[in-house]
Amino acid sequence: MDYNTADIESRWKKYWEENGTYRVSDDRSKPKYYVLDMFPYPSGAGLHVGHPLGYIATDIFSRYKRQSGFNVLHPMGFDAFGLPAETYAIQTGVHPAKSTNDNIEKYIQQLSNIGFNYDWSRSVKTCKPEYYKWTQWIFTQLFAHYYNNDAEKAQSIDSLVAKFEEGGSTAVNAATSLEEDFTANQWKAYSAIEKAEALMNYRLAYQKIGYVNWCEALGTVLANDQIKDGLSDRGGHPVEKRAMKQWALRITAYAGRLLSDLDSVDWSDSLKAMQRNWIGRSEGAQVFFDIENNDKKIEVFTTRPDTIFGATYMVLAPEHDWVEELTTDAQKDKIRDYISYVNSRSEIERMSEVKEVTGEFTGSYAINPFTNERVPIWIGEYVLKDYGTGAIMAVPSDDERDKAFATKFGLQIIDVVDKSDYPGSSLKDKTGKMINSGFLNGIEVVAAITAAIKAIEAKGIGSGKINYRMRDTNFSRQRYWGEPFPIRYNSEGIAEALPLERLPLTLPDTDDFQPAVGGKSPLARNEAWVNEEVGYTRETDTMPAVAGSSWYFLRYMDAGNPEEIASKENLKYWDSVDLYVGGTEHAVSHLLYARLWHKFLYDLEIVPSNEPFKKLINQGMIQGVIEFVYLQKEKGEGGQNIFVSQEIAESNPETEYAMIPIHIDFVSSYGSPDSYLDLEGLKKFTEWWPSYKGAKFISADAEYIDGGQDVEINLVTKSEVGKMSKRYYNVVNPDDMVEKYGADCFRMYEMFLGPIEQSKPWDTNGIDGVSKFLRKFWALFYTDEKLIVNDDAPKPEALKILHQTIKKVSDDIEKFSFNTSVSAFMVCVNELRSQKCHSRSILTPLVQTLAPFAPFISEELWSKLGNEGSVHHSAYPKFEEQFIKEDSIEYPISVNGKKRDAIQIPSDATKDEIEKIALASEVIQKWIEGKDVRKVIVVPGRMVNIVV
RNA sequence: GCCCGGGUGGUGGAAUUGGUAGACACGCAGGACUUAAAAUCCUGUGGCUUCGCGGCCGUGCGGGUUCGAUUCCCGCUCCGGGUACCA
Repeated sequence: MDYNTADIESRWKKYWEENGTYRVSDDRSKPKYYVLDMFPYPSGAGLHVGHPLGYIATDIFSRYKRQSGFNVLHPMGFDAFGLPAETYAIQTGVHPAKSTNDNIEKYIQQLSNIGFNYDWSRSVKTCKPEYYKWTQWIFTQLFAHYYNNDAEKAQSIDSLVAKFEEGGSTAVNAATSLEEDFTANQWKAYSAIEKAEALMNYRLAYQKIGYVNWCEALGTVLANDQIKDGLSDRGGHPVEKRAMKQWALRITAYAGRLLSDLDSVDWSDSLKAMQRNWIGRSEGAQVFFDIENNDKKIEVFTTRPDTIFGATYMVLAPEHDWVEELTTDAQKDKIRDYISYVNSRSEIERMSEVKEVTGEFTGSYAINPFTNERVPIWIGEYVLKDYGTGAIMAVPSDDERDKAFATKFGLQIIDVVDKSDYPGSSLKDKTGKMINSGFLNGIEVVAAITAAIKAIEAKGIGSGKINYRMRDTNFSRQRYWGEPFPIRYNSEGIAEALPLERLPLTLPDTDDFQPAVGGKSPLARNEAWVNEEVGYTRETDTMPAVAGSSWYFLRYMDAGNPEEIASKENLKYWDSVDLYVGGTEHAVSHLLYARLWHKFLYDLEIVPSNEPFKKLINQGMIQGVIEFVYLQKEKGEGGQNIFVSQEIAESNPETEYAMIPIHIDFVSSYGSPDSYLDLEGLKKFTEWWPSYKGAKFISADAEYIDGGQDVEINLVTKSEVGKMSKRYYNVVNPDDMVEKYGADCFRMYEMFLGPIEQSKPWDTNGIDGVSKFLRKFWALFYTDEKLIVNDDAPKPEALKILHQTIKKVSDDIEKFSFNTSVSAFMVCVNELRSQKCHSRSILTPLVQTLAPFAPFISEELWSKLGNEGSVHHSAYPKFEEQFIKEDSIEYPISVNGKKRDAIQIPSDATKDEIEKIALASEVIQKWIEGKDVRKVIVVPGRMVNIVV
């Protein structure tokens, strides 16, 4: 029988489907294991070979766990709401629901070709009303809760109202955006609208008017993490600041827990670092500065309260609320000019020209509480409205930016830290002794910080404070293709959440997807939908894509449940994700939101665990190779296109060239520095791109005119590593790989490429090695159509290599090191071939061991060995001890660190015995003859070193 | 600037975390089979040196600890990722 991959794959795919082989039961008698992939956004382009990398790894892992006796949940779903489908709808008129569904079908097809063991009956699509019903419900719960800082958890708004009635806003220590406190009596006197507004400052999902990142081209607002270098992450459109009323999530309430609980999860250091960085905790103090001739006090945050004696001026952000009030008549014009200058600058300009110092004096003064000196109040771009309090005390002697500012505007500088004891330390280092600082003089910086905070608290002008960089995130999008907010406004304009029985609030069907100008969602134009409920109007914004992906992993636990997110029993049994695999591009937004939602649901006692993902592995990206040819910009006679070899283009810097990406299939040894187009390649190229017919190609030693006489020519192309994308003609489709080499080969090759975590360009060149391996493996069972497996007793050498392989592979799987396990299989098969071993008792466990990696060939051979059904027994229990122990081990023997020989020592020998055998052996005697043995170092199982 | 990674043959990458560096694979070279090619199989393949046995050098660079360092420590350097007027 031949090794025919297409035949084997189609039969076994059918078998799995008919027998529900990968159906997952909620069988609570078995230990559970939850393996999760980050679900994809189903784009129209389909999968390329980079996408399945992580999926293959999790598939191997979950098959391994299942074979080892675990009840494994390994689901797949689709992140189906999002901008691309809507953009596509605007361009083509195809409803996003339709294009999304078509894409999903295509994805499922492609995924099942690779032989994944997903239980599709548990699949989720975030755009389905049955799913987003619960996304909306969680939102209503966020709306109905606030964060109690004392209890360190979310509590109901009703309980908050009770506290207000008792003691006003000061009776509660909560995460809030409330600016002015109120008493119980004031609360009671509030109108319904005033109460609603006050409560809005506490809700975990709340509305606020704030500066948002508006992208006119996309017709929506963007979160900070959707903006790169002042341009939208998607599409690269300009983004401007705009004041709008938007929904937001009070993620800052959870900042402390999101930070400290990172210690309890098994994620990579770099990923944790990215989250820590994003949360951005800094310790310091808040201090209030009196303003001359004004009752207000300017609040600042500083990490260096010790330097307060050197605070010689203050700076407010240009957008600070008090700028107008603090500006004196004499300065009015200048301040107005400055603010209009700031507003005229785009985000990109503000970010790229950070070195330029700008600012303006308001004319007002504050009082330094320690020196009692008048300090001028300035405004300046370098102070950000969104960080800290939007105002700083400037200490030009100890902060580089303050120093640059003070130097430019001639402001006073007082040295407060003597760093002479710490040569080479920078201003940022918290080192040195305090000087010119009254009671702090002579104290080291670190101690001075504590002392200063104490003094500040004693004076009643501030307190120690922890500040976070992270902001509350904007949660509104003015788009069609997202979850509608389950919110309605009553006749007074007060927002109310829809109760569960009114959910899901479904998207109206429409063919109008045009983004609105002026910040209104397309839904707002649908008046029938907006006013459907008598006496109410509906919220017309929709949620961002991150909403649906913040809790999808819970839905897999009980995907069809119409009554709850998932049943209590299932939530308890499946608990949380044991292993999560996905790319770093979600390091911040998705993973932070998912943790936030999970912690919130934990507070509500809906989920039993505090963190959603116990272990997380970031798979690297598989990149593409981009091949360029150089097209001379100046055309030849009669408009002839002229292409030149790379070395010609590079040695003629005065000539201008365009770099044309070219289909990688035409290029010989693509991806290497000396990739080239030969004559055949050039012909294919002009055929495929007819507008270059008749072009002239010039290499270092030859010229060829398309359509003319054949000449031997190698036109060197330029290779780069970059994205796999249609526009670079370098997309490698997994379907093609599966068709050509088989799914097993494709799977094993992707694993063989290198560590999962590493990014690397796709290179098909090595795939033959894996293909050969699989054929060799097959050849252990079949020669010339004949099954050659025998029932001979296994030889000890065969047992040894088998059990070494089982041990190596299972250790490697646990370590998520699949490239080395593939190698181990290769070693094993090579060894069994040279031993001519066809023993059933060796091959049976070997098939079981290979099954997670190459399920199709394993299923086929498993049944050919006479077994029923799918591979199900475990080959993974550790047999190796009983076989390997009986053997002797070859010990290398070194003298003074130099390897001299090797001898056989029984593997169960003790350290002393090893030493005796080594010293007594003849081969070693000749090296140590006549010398004193000073020391013998024995590493059991490894080596012996003799020092003479 | 700051925070994470990383630097090993022609290439992708191993090395049980201090114990024979280069497993496995690609590529390359030689050979077998073949009329020939493909496929397959065998042999070799870090560098220098030697007819050969062997010897010397070798994990980005410079030092250190150790009987022994790709691994640990100190100082550089280059590459990749993240992030930034963050007070």
